[in-house]
Amino acid sequence: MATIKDVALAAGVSVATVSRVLNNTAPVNEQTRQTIQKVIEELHYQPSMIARGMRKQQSKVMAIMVPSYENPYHIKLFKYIEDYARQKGYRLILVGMDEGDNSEHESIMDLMTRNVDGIILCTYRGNKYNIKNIMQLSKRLPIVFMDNFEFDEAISSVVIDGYHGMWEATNHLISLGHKSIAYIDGNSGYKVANERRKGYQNCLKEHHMPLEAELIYYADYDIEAGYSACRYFMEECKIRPTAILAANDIMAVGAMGYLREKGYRIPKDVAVAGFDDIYLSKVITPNLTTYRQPLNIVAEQVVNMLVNKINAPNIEEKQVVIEGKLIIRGSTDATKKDKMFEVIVK
Amino acid sequence: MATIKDVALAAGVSVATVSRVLNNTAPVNEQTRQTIQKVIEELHYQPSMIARGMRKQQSKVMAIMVPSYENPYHIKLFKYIEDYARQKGYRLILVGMDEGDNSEHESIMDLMTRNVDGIILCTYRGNKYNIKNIMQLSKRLPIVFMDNFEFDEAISSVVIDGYHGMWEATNHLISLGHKSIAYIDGNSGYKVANERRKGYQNCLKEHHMPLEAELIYYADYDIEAGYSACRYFMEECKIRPTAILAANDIMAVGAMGYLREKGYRIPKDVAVAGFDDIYLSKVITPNLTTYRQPLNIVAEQVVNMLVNKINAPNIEEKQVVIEGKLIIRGSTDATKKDKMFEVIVK
DNA sequence: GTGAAAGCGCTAACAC
DNA sequence: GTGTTAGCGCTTTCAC
Repeated sequence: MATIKDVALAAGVSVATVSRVLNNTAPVNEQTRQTIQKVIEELHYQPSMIARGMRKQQSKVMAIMVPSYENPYHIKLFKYIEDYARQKGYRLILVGMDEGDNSEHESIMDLMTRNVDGIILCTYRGNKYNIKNIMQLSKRLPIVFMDNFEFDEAISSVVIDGYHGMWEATNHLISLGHKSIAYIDGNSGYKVANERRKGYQNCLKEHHMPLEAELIYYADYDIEAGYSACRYFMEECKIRPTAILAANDIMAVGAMGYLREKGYRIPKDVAVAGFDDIYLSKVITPNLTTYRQPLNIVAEQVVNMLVNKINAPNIEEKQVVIEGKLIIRGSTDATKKDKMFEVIVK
Repeated sequence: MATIKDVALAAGVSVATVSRVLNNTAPVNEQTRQTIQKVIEELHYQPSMIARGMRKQQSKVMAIMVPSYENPYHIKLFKYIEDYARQKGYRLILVGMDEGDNSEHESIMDLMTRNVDGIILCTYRGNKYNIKNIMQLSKRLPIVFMDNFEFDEAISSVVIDGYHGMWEATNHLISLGHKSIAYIDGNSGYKVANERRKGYQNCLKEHHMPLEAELIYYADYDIEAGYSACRYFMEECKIRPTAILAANDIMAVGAMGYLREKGYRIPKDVAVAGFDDIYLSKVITPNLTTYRQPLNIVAEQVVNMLVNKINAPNIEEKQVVIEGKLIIRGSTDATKKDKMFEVIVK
């Protein structure tokens, strides 16, 4: 790789001048500018981001930390955020947290040694001890949370309106005549999980329906957990539900897997709904009713928030709530036909 | 962040000595070593990988470039490779290529400015012009290919034994009595695609069955392409196939989506099989027959190959072929019941 | 066994 | 409008 020195030498100028045309940081004689440009092209010179980052103490890289790579939702989110971040001049790197117990803390430290400018921490699920550590780190490294832990202090974050989503889904199931609706919750203790559950519970209350503790199962957000939750409802639970609502799509998919294996018909015997609208919801049979998030807006908000925090470390921390939309499909409403693509290419 | 200077100062030694204990690069007095260690702990000092990389001209980072984030296969592969790379002391970054036409070339240039030590280029699908460029780059930056383009020259790569996989799958379908088996091919012109197709074709030949050109549809490896291919077979094709074999799982899933929408029963009316064994194959109904790849071995081979190339740039280029295993499920064999998990947690 | 100093590629004062 | 130089945080000669 050619360096700025090579360019300077070949163009017969100093490195400073080359740097100036590179960064447009001071006026340069049009003649010399052109010579330099030409040399740059000829040498295929590309400034080293590493050296630049070292000098400027910033890398123009941000990281997004997700709980696992298993959930397509996080991958899709990554894609959206990556796209938008690139528009803002940032590269994005993806970091999974599904290994050790303390791994997110280590990962953050590692990212710091690599000079990332900021971090998007997605549905953080660590323990209280770790969160203290992370809050501490966030004083030095800008962090924006997505679907965050319940913090004592205000913290920059964007969350999906889980209350609204689950209220809508529950209301939909009630309007279909369901009397006993089970709920596959996420891990308790998290604000996101709580908000979603509250949407479900309050909707029941508003319709004067009983809240059965038995009909809530605390699971761990993955397919297998959804499967187990569903087995619990259908095999161990006293009240047999006719509808199951899950705190995310892949748990709903797990639940549907159980139901199919045991020969239950969906939605006739049991209706199922999820949350996220991952592409899987249009791949399974029947297609899954779910709450769709406007990921383009989410991405924009998250990235802007982080960029602002990078540029003004003491900026006020605020939380943004984004509303989605209930998408009704065959897993709750038998009149809806499966449809893999909205528009069929002729 | 504390720097090496801070440590040296606090420990009353020179930065050189600190560096020595950091890297074990020369004997250091046990006494001073301990003092330095203690200071490091107290200051929570972490050496800057950026500065280190700049000095040593290597980053201990490698990148994996995948055609898109849509295919769960690539994400799973990423996870395996990331794990193994970490064991070898490397960080991995994920780069998607699904944007511009020339984007892979630009991405590689970008990665070079970030000092990545090597690249894993996965199922590269660019045109001949770009491949020339990339081969050129590979002289300066170690690249290992996965499921590669058909090169004129030898090149380090690991490929899955597509010939074997498709031969097995075809043989399986024939043994079930299918007389007309359609094939959803990948883009032609790629060695991987060709090998897989040959497996299918030669198996037919060996069973003295006709090769119908009409029953091969060239598609683009994504769900939608599988859907379209299937529509072509069922609506436009003169010979109506009773089985469809797809060059990867998500095209098979797309095909199944079409069949379900139109009311065909799988496998009774049409049997379907894929290639990859992504988790989706156990989520759809019926579960998909597919060719499973030993991703742990693949990851090990790819990473080792790249590490070797990084350490010895002029090492001999070689190709490794890895064999997988046909997994028979309900999409071809009606006697197999859907089963989301092999082992149910009690 | 240890320190001083050069240098990796770049940017940003500061001088002219 | 341009050049010289210091320095970002580290490793590595080369002295001592």
